Amino acid sequence: MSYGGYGGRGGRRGGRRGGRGFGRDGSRERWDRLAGSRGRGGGPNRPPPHLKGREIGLWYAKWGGLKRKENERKSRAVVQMDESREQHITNLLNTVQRGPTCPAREAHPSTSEHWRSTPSAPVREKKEVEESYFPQDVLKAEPQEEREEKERRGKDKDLEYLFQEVVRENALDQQLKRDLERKKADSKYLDMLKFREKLPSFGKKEELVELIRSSQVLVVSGETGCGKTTQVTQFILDDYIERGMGSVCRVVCTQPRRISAISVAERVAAERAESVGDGNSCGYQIRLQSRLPRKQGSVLYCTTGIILQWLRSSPLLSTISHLVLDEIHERNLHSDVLLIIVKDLLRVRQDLKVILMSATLNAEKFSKYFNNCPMIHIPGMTFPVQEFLMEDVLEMIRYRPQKKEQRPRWKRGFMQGQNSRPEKDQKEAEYKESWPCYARTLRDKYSDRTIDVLEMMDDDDKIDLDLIVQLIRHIVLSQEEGAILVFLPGWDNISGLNDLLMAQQMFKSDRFVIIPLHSLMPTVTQTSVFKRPPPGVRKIVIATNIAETSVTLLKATNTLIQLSVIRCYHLYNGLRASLLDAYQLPEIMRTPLEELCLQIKILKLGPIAEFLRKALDPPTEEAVTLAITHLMDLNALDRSEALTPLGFHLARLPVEPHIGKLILFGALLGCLDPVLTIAASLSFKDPFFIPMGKEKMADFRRRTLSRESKSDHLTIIYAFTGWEEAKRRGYKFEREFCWDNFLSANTLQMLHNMKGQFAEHLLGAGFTSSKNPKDPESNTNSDNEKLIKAVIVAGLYPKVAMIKPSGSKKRPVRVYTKTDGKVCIHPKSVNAEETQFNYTWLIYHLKMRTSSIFLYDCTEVSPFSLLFFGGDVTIQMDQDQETIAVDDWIVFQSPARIAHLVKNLKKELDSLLEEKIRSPAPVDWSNRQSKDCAVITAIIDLITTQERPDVNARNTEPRGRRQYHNNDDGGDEYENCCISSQPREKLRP
DNA sequence: GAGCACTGC
Repeated sequence: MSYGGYGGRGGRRGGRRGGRGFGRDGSRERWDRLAGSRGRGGGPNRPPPHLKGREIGLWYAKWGGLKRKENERKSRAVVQMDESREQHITNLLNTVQRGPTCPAREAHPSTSEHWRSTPSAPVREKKEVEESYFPQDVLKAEPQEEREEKERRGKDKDLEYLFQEVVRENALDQQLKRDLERKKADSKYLDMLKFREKLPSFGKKEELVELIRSSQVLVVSGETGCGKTTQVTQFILDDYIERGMGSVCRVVCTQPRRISAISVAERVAAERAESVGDGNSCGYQIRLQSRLPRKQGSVLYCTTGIILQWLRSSPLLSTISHLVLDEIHERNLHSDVLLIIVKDLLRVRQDLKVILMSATLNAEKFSKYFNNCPMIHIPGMTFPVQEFLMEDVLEMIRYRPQKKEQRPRWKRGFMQGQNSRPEKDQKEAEYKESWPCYARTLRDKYSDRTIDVLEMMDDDDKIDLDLIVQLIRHIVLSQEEGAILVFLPGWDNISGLNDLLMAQQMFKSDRFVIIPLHSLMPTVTQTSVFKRPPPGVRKIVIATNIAETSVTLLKATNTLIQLSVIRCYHLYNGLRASLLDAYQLPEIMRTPLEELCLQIKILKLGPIAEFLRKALDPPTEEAVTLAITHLMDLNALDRSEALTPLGFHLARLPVEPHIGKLILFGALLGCLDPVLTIAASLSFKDPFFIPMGKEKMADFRRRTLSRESKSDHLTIIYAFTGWEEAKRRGYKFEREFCWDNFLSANTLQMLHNMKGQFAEHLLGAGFTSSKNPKDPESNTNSDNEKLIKAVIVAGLYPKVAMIKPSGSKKRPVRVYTKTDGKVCIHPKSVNAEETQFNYTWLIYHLKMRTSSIFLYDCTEVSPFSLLFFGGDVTIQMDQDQETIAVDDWIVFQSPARIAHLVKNLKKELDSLLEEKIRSPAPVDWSNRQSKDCAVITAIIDLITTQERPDVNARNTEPRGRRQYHNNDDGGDEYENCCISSQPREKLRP
């Protein structure tokens, strides 16, 4: 086979002679050819004479479109296969299609149709999808389902606290009471009590307990530091114990972050003079990590996600007496979802007490949501903060911005229109309207000069780093001591300010430590940020909001030290401040909803749209419809919105659906370990640093690491395996490898842990037979990079972009997607500067709009991988050209004979994969006679051996690729491919 | 040729 892809190896595309890449010559050649054919056909190549002005422009635009189309048609890649393959696949299809192995096919002639419309797999699951939200008989007896689940997962550590028989025991009640009494004489407990008594919440103890007793739902508001998180749970527990009913008290308190669940639990345990967990009165549980308290008469702190997980096994949370939802003002996705569920749950579980804890500002909103339930406010301990606005800063330092080259006004307006969204424009209009009035109010307090500068600076949306330097100088010269923390929105601002400061003699001296802080910079892991500098040395931290949480921690640890007043300088004016949203838009309104929709289905919470409409701030109908459609396209939901077998598994994996699909296909196609590396990286972050001032070097190292794979995803695999290898050799080598390649060992370790979690899920679901990602059984094909790329297509499709030649020498390629038109490959990608691709299609995961639309990660993929692992395949004629297309958009030239062969083989693959997902089992690679193995092997063969556009293009033999087995790549291509899918033990050593 | 940051099962 051969491809006429640009930059490929020769090929069948007519008219192509010599030269590689998208050279200018090549494009002129095509242009001439087109012009020629037009001439012969008598078609117009000049606009008709009667057209005028604008019409001529339109005519050219239309003509340009036709020309481009024709160009595209002619340069389509060719899908072919050599005779021996063709014969082999024909035979194979004849065998398998006649064989009795797949009864499903008789009933459903079209496999892809079948794949979509079959009822959901585990029958148990489907049965209940349409059932009512909460079964009617729940109060009478524990549902059968729940009991079964309990038995099945009895040993599951995640559900240990949840599934607990709760019966009131007199003896236990008395014992708990005695224990508490005894504690009140314990000196450690008393010391802690002294501290607790100073907390504002402590003064409200009686009132709180009374309100909780008398109402089903209560909103507790108060700022950080008032002690509500640590005290309220204890008040509830101690009240029960003192009233002699401790055995029925089980308080669960949710936290938005893992770290806070642990630290709060530790704090509470310490206040009770106990250790955390160990069957004591207070414990915690987060994903895959817990220290559980005793079963009765206890408090458990957990992440919100844990409760959502529990709801799958116990929809009523029947063993929980008090549910405390903390920090709900943050409006996290999980807490908003839990609010909807809890609101419905309260109707069924009238014995359940719910306490909602929020910051003061929007407490009322939550009360309203819960039918105006009672509220209680706890006054806070606040730090004295002196705030300054931009006008104060300008007045203070008498700043005058340097004259800058002004972009013409029309150009600015034009650019704004390109990049901003309507709601933003509206805000801006609102601001402009209020400005004159605001400016007038300033006249009394500020000089004319300040007001002028204020207006002038506001016109420019760029951040004025000079102003910040001036302000820092001012602070340094006028204030005795104290660290300075500067928050800036982006990498380039941080880098820029750092450069500006370092350019000044004053800041170069050892009286200053300047620490730039950004998640992409290696400084993040350094402790210098938290260390107190030596006396006389001033610390200046320039950070993104990465430091916000850390600041909270710093504040918390410094409460005992006599702090001088914290000063805060806002570099925006008072009008802007008043228009800023007090709280950010709730996550549920700004985030893709696919994953949430799957959760709703697996929790059986009814029709998706109906459920989400009940939210405190519901997402838009469009967002919901979009997510549902997307899930249907992914075959995760069927047309009636029920979970398909695939959807069922995707819902259980702790990643978004595309990544979940990637993971499943990695397992099914025997390349688990590398695919899990990609999955972990895409769902967390890639492990690459970009140190300041070494951007070019970092790019270079990444490209070296990519080994010409034209793939960011494979680059991550190479980085990861390189790290593993180095780590095996010892700490020194690990450090060296990370340093040389600008890698974060912390991130790599996290990816490693995540891979373990994914592997456990796969084992639990039955797709693999080991929880070790490197299990040889699941990695028979892990050395096959082409197959890995195909698996990436299977996971990420339809996120596909097309590569086209641009005709320009500076940027020889352009990239387009179906919905956005022209997009850019992000400069961090190894493909950013690539000019010679083997194929004309890219698969990507993250696409974001910043200054343009960027593809942040991408992999070059071959036609066969798109045909077998992309969308629906159609065969059609395009004028005189026989084509095969994926979802009508990705079109290749292919003789009808071959196209039908491919389409039929894909059908077989679909039915096979569907079967595998319906009843998960590790693929038996040792039985080559089986239909499964034969079909998959044939496809792997096509992907591996029939798509090699340029053997010489890859002259670097990847290192570390032999970690699974040591097969020698000798012999003829076809044999070679069969070897790659053989079981391990049959391979030559 | 550019990059706000997180959180969770």
